[in-house]
Amino acid sequence: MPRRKTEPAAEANRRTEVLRAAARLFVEKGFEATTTRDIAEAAGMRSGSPFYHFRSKLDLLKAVILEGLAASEARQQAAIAGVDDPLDRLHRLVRAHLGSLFEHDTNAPLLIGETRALDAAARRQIAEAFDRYQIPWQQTLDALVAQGTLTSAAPPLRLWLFGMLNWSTHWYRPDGAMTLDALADSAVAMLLGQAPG
Amino acid sequence: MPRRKTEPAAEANRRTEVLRAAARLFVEKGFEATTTRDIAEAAGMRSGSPFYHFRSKLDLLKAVILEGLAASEARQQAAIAGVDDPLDRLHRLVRAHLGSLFEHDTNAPLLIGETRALDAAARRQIAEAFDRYQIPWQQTLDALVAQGTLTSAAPPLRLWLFGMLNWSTHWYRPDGAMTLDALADSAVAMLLGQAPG
DNA sequence: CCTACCGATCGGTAGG
DNA sequence: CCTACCGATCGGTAGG
Repeated sequence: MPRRKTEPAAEANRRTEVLRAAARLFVEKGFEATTTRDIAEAAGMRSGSPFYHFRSKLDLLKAVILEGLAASEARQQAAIAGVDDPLDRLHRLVRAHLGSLFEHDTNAPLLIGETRALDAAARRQIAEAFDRYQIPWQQTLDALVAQGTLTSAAPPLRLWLFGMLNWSTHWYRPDGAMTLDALADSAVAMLLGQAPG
Repeated sequence: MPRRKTEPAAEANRRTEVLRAAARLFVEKGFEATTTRDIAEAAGMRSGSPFYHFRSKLDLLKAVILEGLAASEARQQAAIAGVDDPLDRLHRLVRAHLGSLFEHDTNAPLLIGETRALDAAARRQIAEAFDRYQIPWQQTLDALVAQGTLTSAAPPLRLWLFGMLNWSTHWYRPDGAMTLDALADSAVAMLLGQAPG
């Protein structure tokens, strides 16, 4: 077997570095305002090198979103594994989602707005991935209706929840007085209507 | 008194046309992806002409957001004038906000994400305007606590509400089965926790 | 993954 | 508000 110039593992690492740099910059400055040169520099490469790993800037955006979302799904599954109580599950789903938003490893939800730039096929693929991500949410909301904690779990409820959490990136500061746990508590209280008792 | 080449009223109209074209394009394609040439064309002008009305593309963005927000405030005031019942007021505030989002005349909230591009002074000015816009919301939420309809109206509650409404631009389609009135009803039900009775 | 480079486009301006 | 234009930057590529 012929030796390769670069080890496959090392090559994968470099790809991941480009991906992570792109994710951070897309979130900070937006997709259009980020240049492929910014990304190359942040990954410690020359300006043309990102194109060795990704066909185009759009391909890079698509990968950032889909792979970020896959990481969020993994975090979500780990958070609810073996948890049966619906209210407990809801709380863990909310906390896991806020973790994905603010704990930096996976920030796919922050980039939903940037999918504008992608073609219809890529947008559809991303929309489907987000739908799958929300399946456990809908199941949990349905369970809360079944036990009488909520009156209705029609689909808009899930979307209201998803939206209020995602929008928190515009006002919540992780380094402020409110912890992520407290933020999750607040969000759940909002959903339950803070009914006395 | 010397005659002017162009009437002041006509000149103001042209400025408004540029502003409206820019607002629509910024929302559709995003600030960075919209070129000043796109805006000029949409306003029926040559490529350099928008700069007769606005110093720079950034100035145009700032004006779109601040003037759009002023229009939203006017709509809000008209919606709640003379309405005292807190729940009725809340419902009208929500409906007015959804109207500003989807009924196309004023779309400032959609552009919050684009303020990244502006300098700190402009961002602060816009943030203050959004704070003022939400004052009636906080007052109404406090009144709902006073009458026992809500348990707490700590500031995050207002921000959750603002966020869930704004995020609806990512999923709600005005031409679908759900009317804007039904959407407002759903949002209010979400806030109140759909408590039975 | 780097060097060297290209064609296209962009925000903005001078002068009328 | 138009004409004509500029300097800078950008995504992407050939060839190694």
